[in-house]
Amino acid sequence: MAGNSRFAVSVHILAYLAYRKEGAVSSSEIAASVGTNPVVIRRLLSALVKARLVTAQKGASGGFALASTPAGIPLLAVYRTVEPKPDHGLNRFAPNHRCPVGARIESVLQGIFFKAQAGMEAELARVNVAEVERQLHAVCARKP
Amino acid sequence: MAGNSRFAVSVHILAYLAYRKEGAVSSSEIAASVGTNPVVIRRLLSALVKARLVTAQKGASGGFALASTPAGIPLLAVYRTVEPKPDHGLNRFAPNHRCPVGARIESVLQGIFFKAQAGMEAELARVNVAEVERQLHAVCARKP
DNA sequence: GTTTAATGTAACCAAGAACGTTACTCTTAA
DNA sequence: TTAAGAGTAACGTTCTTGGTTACATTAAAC
Repeated sequence: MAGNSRFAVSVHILAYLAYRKEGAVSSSEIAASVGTNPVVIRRLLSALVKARLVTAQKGASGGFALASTPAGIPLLAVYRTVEPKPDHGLNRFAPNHRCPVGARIESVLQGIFFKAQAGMEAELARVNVAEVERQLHAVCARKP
Repeated sequence: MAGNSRFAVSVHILAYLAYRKEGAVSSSEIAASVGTNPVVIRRLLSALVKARLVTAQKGASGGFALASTPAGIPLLAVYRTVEPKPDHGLNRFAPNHRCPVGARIESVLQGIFFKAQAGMEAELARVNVAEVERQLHAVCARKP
């Protein structure tokens, strides 16, 4: 994952839209739940709309809504939409190609990072927004 | 993973120590292979020594060496040693607890992140430094 | 013993990323 | 026609990262 909160906030947004089922929800209302600025919410929603996970309605009484049922939105799609491509630090890594190790380590690391990333994404593929909603209720039951 | 290159550089270091089998290797020699400053190398090695993955020899003709066979060093141990605890952005995330979603989303996200992290770490547990060394030679064969 | 080469670490700096914020334009329901 | 809201650019602050200098400590070699 990464050092930002984009994915966490995006899942919160989608869970909130699922919770508020009916109608268009404004970025201000979502921002109040997330505890941040409406512009931050709109920035993320801009990406989620482009990825067709959410629909937007401009103008007065406009707002956002899920583009499909909660069960139709896997968290992996959310992750890939809002998270920048993970490079695992390989961008700031420029080994000496005149050294036998330095010349070849990058492609080895790429293979390792690819598998690690795939292992993580496989778990995100197993969860969708409906499951998040279900877990929210389960937490609720544990904190009566 | 994260936005830094600590894990990538650490694997490079260990691969280099495995490649240079005999004797103590100085941080300057490693830095020349990695393409960075010796202090950066020593900072990472300081953590790897504390984790008992590497041994250090102070004084003239001192340096570093693997603490065990390359096969005895899984990359997961390296990852856990040099990488700060991944929080997946949950530190900068302070939802409104007066909202039913905001009050419960954090614990749901923690569960999701834990599984995603475990999926990634499971892949890192399958690789050790000996395997990295083997793959370095395989890359060599492909680039004769 | 003295010298020399090395680790160990603190301190500082520059570059970049992340996020909040302000300030707009554009759109549309009422 | 107005008011509410999306869309987006621009900017500042804070934090992280990695490079760099500097210096104390250690130990082999002579």
